[in-house]
Amino acid sequence: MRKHPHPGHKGGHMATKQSADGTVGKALEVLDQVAAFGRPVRFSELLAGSPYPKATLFRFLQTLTSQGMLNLDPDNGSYALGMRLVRLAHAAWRQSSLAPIARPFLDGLSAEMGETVHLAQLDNSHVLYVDKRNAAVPIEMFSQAGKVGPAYCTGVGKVMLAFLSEDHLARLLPQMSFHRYTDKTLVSVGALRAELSDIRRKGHAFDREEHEPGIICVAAPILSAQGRVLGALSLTSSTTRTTLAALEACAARVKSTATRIAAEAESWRFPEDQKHA
Amino acid sequence: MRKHPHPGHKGGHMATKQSADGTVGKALEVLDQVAAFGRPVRFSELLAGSPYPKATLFRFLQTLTSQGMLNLDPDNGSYALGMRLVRLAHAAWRQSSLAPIARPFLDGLSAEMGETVHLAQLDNSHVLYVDKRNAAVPIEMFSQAGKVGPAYCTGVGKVMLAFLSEDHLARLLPQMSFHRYTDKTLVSVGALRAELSDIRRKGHAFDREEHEPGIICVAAPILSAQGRVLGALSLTSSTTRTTLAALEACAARVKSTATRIAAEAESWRFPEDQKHA
DNA sequence: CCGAATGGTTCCATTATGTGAAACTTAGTT
DNA sequence: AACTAAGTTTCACATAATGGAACCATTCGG
Repeated sequence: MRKHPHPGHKGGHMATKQSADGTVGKALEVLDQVAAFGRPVRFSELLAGSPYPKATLFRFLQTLTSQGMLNLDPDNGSYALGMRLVRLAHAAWRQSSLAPIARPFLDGLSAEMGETVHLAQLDNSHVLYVDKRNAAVPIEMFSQAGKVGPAYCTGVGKVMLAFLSEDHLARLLPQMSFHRYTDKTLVSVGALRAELSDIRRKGHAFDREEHEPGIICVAAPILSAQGRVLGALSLTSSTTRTTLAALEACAARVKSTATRIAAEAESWRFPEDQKHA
Repeated sequence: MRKHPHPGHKGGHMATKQSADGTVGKALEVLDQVAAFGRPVRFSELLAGSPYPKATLFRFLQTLTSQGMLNLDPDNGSYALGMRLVRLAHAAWRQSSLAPIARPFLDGLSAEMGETVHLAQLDNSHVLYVDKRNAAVPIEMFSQAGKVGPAYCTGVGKVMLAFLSEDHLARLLPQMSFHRYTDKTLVSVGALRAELSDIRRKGHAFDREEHEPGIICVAAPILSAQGRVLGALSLTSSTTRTTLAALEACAARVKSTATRIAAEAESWRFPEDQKHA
């Protein structure tokens, strides 16, 4: 009868996301939880790491499953991310990412340079790779696109940060947790800021083995006409194959490709008198 | 104020999706709406085609945006599907689809046969292609994976339907709207059922130009140890290159590949202690 | 330059919806 | 059969979603 009105979520735990918005937010959080396991997961496993009580979590799972966002394997009652997500992501990729537009440019750049090319966009304070051309291997599918990485220690990440508004950047920085991937990784806001203003001046960024030893790249931003960051492009190689100086020589080429992608994107964003019915 | 009692279960009126479950369901429906446009879309456009009043739709969009499921372009206030979907789909693809497991098998089959190979899974009453190997042209990306198609007139679709439980099939059939894509398309439940039982007996299905003229295929089901349908595999070609009889000769090969994928999947479904990535 | 229309955002009283402790129903073990 | 762990359902209750209407902000038309 007496109720201890003490939901007390909100406080959450440590790494737990702050789920500001209501029921929908909570449900989506559950999706992330399932994703985090990286494999089909049972009710009780989720329950263990969930801030919600049994019944509530159960209802979320039920709803999400019925919606096709999750898939319940009836044999061994385990939940996995549903195919509806793949369908939606397909649409997302086509309509909202630069990838479809940029594709021919990536092909060209990769072929010309004989190196790996990445196309990335900013997803909160992380970098999300939306496409990739690998010099050697033809192509991979979802396995590659959709991958996320840190923004502060990758070429594409830093170059996008550099061209963000101070406002936006200030909002993102505190969300980052700096991890020293290599001894070259910049692990302080101060060092990062210094690097960013340098990047802004030059118009391109390097990754000097800051994320993975031996891996270096040059990256250029893809900016809208209004100067907003749409994404970034990078040419990646390894220290065994080339040097930073050699990569710098390619910077102009990367930048011009980025600019052309931006122009192409711009025209697509205002199909002007699209005049539907 | 009168209410409409009887959500029943599914009104099943027109083509409108049945949004049975509560707030979360409605919000997800909005995602579909945005996806349906195939391009960034403005508030008012969505409002026009939405059953919800202004304020409600607005709140949904706000929530979804804040959650990263949608992306609001601040320049021209238009909404597009967000990158979080791509991230989630990446995880979905890896953890829940057969694609990562099946990949080497597809490579092998495609190379050996020199034909196009599709891997599909069932998504409600539609077929969802989760991977593809094209013999000639290298490959396309999301453009292919994530695509949906009709179940009743494709090889993969029919073969999956054939091996569903009567129960499950009975639930799916009424959801289908039969469209005569070609003059070979089966457009009645009766004809389809007859075909399905034939398929079940033979263990493989043909697409006899039922979806696209000139396109034919053999498909085999990928079944779990318990006999549940996990997906399907097809070898596709055109009437200009081969015949149904010739394809039938490949059926055994397709079936054995499907079986091996199933076996591999089976072992993956109980990964024991899978350390994080 | 003003007044109306369009497009988007906020308020807030009302109630439908989501919540979660606890009871219950399997399935699995000893 | 008796116990336990995992999963499902119930139900009184309060939170959180709802939507009509008012409110801004631009653009348009005269």
